[in-house]
Amino acid sequence: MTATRPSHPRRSQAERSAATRTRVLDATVASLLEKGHAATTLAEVQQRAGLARGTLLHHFPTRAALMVAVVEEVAARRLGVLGERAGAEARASAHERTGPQTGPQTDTRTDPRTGWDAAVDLVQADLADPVFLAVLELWVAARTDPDLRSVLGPVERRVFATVHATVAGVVGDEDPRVATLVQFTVDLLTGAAMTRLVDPSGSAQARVVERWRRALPVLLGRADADTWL
Amino acid sequence: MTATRPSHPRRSQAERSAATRTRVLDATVASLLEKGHAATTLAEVQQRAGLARGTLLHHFPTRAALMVAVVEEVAARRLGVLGERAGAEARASAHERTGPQTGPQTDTRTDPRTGWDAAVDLVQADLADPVFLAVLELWVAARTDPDLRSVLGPVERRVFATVHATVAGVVGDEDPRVATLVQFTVDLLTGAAMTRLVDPSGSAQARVVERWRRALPVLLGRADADTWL
DNA sequence: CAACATACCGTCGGCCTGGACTGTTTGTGA
DNA sequence: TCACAAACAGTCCAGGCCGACGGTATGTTG
Repeated sequence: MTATRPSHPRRSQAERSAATRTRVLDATVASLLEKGHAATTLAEVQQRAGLARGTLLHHFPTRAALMVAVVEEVAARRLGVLGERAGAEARASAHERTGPQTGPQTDTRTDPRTGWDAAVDLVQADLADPVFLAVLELWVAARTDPDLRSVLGPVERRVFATVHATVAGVVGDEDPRVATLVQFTVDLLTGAAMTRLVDPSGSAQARVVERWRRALPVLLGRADADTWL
Repeated sequence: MTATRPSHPRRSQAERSAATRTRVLDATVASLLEKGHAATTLAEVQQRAGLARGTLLHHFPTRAALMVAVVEEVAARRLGVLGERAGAEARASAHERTGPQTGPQTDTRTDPRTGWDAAVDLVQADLADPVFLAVLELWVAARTDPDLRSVLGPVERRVFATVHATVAGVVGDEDPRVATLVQFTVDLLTGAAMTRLVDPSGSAQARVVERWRRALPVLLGRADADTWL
């Protein structure tokens, strides 16, 4: 049988289906970013994905189903990227500074580079990613949309838990203060990220993050309260 | 002429106009809270305000104009309440604890009550107010709505500046670390407030705020890093 | 090869939205 | 007292949205 003819790369149904599915989800996230949740209509998504209307509703029978799928997809991506970055960080710290791969802005002259620096980078990288804005759209929409709400609650709780566990793994969790400090860091950077909605330049945001990075050792008792500013 | 007949409390045009205007704005904020920005239609607002359709469009010729007015109105209210609370706090601290008026949850047994406790209360009261959720709707909507964006940017910058100045006034601004710590507090509590979108109970939120309250003295050098948790 | 299942496509109707329009009542100035 | 302005009210229309439906092409199974 001429099943696997290389000249004609006829994909199987499963492959085709998965491909268009991801195309739809990518298009939806992009629309969420550019147009927001309310303006992310089926027509908009269909046009971006380059599909026909019926195709869209074949994969996702309703708009709500599409949004639910986006929530799960985005959460999975975020956690995947997070784990990837954490793994890279773990390998880098295992090699104990073989080379300045990540290269933060300024050479940290006092301390080589604590696990907390990596932790802050980890959280900040997640929140600075444009996809966070898409997540924000979904959060706010979920507040008044029961369908979204019912699925977004559990998903985001899992995300939070995984983020905490991952970050705690980077800094080491023997200290009882770690959990609270991770929470501080996540909340503080989240709040700072909100500033981007009002001030898109993000200059104030960067300054706050940098100062928080220097304040953390004080709360751990590794630095004096007079030195962090 | 029967102009000022007390039995018929006929309000002047200016009074009537102002009254319906605030009714419309109140109804819009309420709808923003319950239904969100996208579902806050003219019909919804009209129905809540108990007015005819034409009346609404007489005061606010377009939906965008209505939202702009809401942005300014809500900002003014927030700042008004903030100043009021700050004034009450200043008077209370001037009387130097004549009575436990505000009465926070637990008796702060170590320290009587620092200015920072009041500052945290001030920020937290603002963010815990339901109207913050309405503001959040407008923030997120403004990200993809140029009309809203152009007016919300300057307004919120003014709000930020006023909040910082007010809070700094409560704690005293001789210490150079005050500005940064106020920023930390605002951002941290803002991020914690975001958690309510996912976990409406807000239990985690309260815990974080309480711990931040105890962490602040450490960053000011007034407490040891081992004592705050 | 035949029959079926599934991916893909285009069109239609019902619904709701925002804004324009005309008409009515009430206050104010000449 | 009269004339004008402004608050208030009801109706209409174009446009966009979602979801249902019937139809076609492609892959899979017996």
